Amino acid sequence: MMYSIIETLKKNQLSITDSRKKILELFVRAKGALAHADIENQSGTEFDRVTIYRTLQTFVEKGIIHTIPTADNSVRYALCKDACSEGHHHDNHVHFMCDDCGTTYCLDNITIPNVSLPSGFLATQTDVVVSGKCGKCN
Amino acid sequence: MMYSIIETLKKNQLSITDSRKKILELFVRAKGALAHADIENQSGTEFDRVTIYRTLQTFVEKGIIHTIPTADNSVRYALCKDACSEGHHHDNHVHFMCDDCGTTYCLDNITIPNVSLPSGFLATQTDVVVSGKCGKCN
DNA sequence: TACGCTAATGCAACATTGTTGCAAAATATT
DNA sequence: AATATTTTGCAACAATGTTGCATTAGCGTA
Repeated sequence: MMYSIIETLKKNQLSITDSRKKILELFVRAKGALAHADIENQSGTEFDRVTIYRTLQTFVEKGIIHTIPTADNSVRYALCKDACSEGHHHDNHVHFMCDDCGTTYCLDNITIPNVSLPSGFLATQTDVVVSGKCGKCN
Repeated sequence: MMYSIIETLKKNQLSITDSRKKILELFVRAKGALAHADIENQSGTEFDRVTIYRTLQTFVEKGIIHTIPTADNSVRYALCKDACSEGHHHDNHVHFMCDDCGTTYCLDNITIPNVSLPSGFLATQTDVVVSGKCGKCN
């Protein structure tokens, strides 16, 4: 399956800039999720810290990437599947964080089990974060 | 059911200090989870910021409170049930965060459903965070 | 292709959050 | 009550995130 960076940006009515191209490319290449710091390191001094913040924010708003709640409360981002559209994320998959190598995976094939809530409670979003050892480290 | 603050501290071999008593009391009284900022506000200028950080850290280590991973990646803490012992938390319950009032609940009665992982993956901890509207706001 | 308009970037300054070392104070031990 | 041990508060620092504004780059149009 192909992922066209330019196409993705155009589809979301974003102007094609160096930083957006480069940062989106990092996500396409990365197997796991990226933290802000990862991006800052991998892009060198090419972009300002502020630009990275704003780019990530824009991508999240447009549904290009989504944030991942982690057990250690660090912020991480990962590419959304095509099904995600602006303002409406469909990332109902399980996230896995390896205690050893720190890699965060989106387990796209594993859907979130249904959680029955007390009466009166209404769920709009369910996040499941599993931590442990991944395939490589086990 | 009674919760003795002094007893809890003694049981965990912690010396009884003003800050520990006061902060633990906040947790006992609070129905939901507390963020660092909540504690800082509710305790006024009584304690130093650093003391609060260190106290929370100590409580987590001793298994008196546990952290809650939230969808917005803010750090929150809540009291552990008696079953929690030092270094080993048994907080395998679902956490619920209300989008309206912001209250975070520990749904102690709802256990975490089993998640089947890809082969090679080994889970040590599973966190489930549901967000939506709670009983009061619905 | 050049022009002007709009949007994005970089910079500076600032706010918030969290960490560390060390002297002073409070707690525990005898 | 005296001493040993812990905990606290302060100061300084590091990391993370935000905002305003001038400059620059991308885009549509002629």
